Amino acid sequence: MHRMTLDHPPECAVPALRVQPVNDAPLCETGSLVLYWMTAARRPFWNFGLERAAAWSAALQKPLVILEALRSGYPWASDRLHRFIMDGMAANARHFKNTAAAYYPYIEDAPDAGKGLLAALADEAALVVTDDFPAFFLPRMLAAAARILPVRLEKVDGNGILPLGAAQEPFKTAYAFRRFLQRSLPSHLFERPPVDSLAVRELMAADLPAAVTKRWPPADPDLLEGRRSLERLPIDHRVEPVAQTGGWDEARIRLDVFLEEKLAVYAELRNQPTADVTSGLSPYLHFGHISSHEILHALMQQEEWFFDRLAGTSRGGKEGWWGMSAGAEAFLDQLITWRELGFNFCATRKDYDQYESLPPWALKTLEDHAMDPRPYLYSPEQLETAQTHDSLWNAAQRELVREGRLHNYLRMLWGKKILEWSPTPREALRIMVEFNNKYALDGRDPNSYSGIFWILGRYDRPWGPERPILGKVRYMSSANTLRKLKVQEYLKRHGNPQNGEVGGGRGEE
DNA sequence: ATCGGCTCGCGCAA
DNA sequence: TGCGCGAAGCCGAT
Repeated sequence: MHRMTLDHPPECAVPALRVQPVNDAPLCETGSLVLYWMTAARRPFWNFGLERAAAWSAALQKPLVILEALRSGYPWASDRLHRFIMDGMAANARHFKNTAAAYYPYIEDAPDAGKGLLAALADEAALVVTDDFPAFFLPRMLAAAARILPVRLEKVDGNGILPLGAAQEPFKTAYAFRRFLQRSLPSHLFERPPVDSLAVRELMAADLPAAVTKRWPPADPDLLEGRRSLERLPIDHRVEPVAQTGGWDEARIRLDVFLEEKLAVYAELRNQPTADVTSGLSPYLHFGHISSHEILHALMQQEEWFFDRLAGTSRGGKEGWWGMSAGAEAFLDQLITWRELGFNFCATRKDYDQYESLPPWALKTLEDHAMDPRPYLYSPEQLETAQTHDSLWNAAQRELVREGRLHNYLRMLWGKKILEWSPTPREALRIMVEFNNKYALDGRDPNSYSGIFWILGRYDRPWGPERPILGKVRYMSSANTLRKLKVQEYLKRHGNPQNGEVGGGRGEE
């Protein structure tokens, strides 16, 4: 018989540093299944959480059930976000159908209708494995689950290449984090999840518990596949779906296209807003439709990279550490340094979304300029509907509202202007968070907060000369951006025909 | 076109 | 104790 006092299942590829028990409840010997509650890593491949659950399933000889639920009551729930997540669920359903595991997609179709589902499944389970994600409502949801579940609940960190547990403190600059990575990352570089955790083991065939599915019916495939409209769901229907499709399969296509067609010119052209050489993977990373491990692995293969290419000495520099092409190094600085810097902050600071989390110099200088007159003041409605005097800013806002994304470089300018045009820095922060989380597919992510708080000084340094409103916080101007970037095509694409804002290179200041 | 100054905090060499 | 340096800046001088 199997020993139920095990802390870790045998034959499991998940490093101990990535696993944490969330409650004190024991394994339940009489449980009839192992439950993987998929919340952040919504994918069948390269998934540490799934690996852990599958290892338990094999060790305990109990079938594996995968619950992927989508609530309707979370902040900013909309057709846009639901559609993208459900695309991913449809792709997962198609994949898991051919495996021993039982996939349980659930869409909450009325407020709080899903309440009790997790607990009901956990009642049948020997233990529950779930994903660790350090931002948005997920930490709170997990803490609530920990209080009510009668069996062992484990969270598994499959977020990045560096385990969240590897650093206990936040970093003040990307430079400092890069130095840390260059010391610490080599030992984690090859601690990868299996590509397919279900295919590498013999698992018992699983069925969904009928009593549970009777009360909480699995999602209608027509709804997941987009053949049925979302109009009856209690979510915001005014934020419409975008043209792109979510899911691990779509993510993989984008990765292939990026590596094949864009990487070579990425370093040179990524700041040009219409060059279209970025990966576009950020929403897929956000919802866990693709793993950084898969991306890094593909990049290593493409670059024919070996471990001994790593530079032994590097002092936090952006280039030259990996020993890859310029495009690959620039991309890895985004994927690993910047992305994981944000995860580190959220994981180590509970107040990651609070104004007070800004560095002291930024708080002070913004306070010093709190009473400065604001030459331009716009209401949230004027900003949301892109009704400002600045046509470049309006174009960026329209791209966000219509397409659910905001170009990397322009999003900095976008935020700096919101700071200038708002009555207080706190109000500017509120507006940025609201618009970003409401409209951006990749919003509500640790990196959303990195990007937004960077506007206000996080990870940055003071810059002279001291200016009105921003004080010593780095200033950016639309006029200079117009000079530096080729924005003609961008303005044409996102201009407002009714204002004659088409093809014009105007943008005041 | 390029350069320095603006300004703070930190790691590291001395 | 001093020095170098930092997500993409800005501006004026040369």
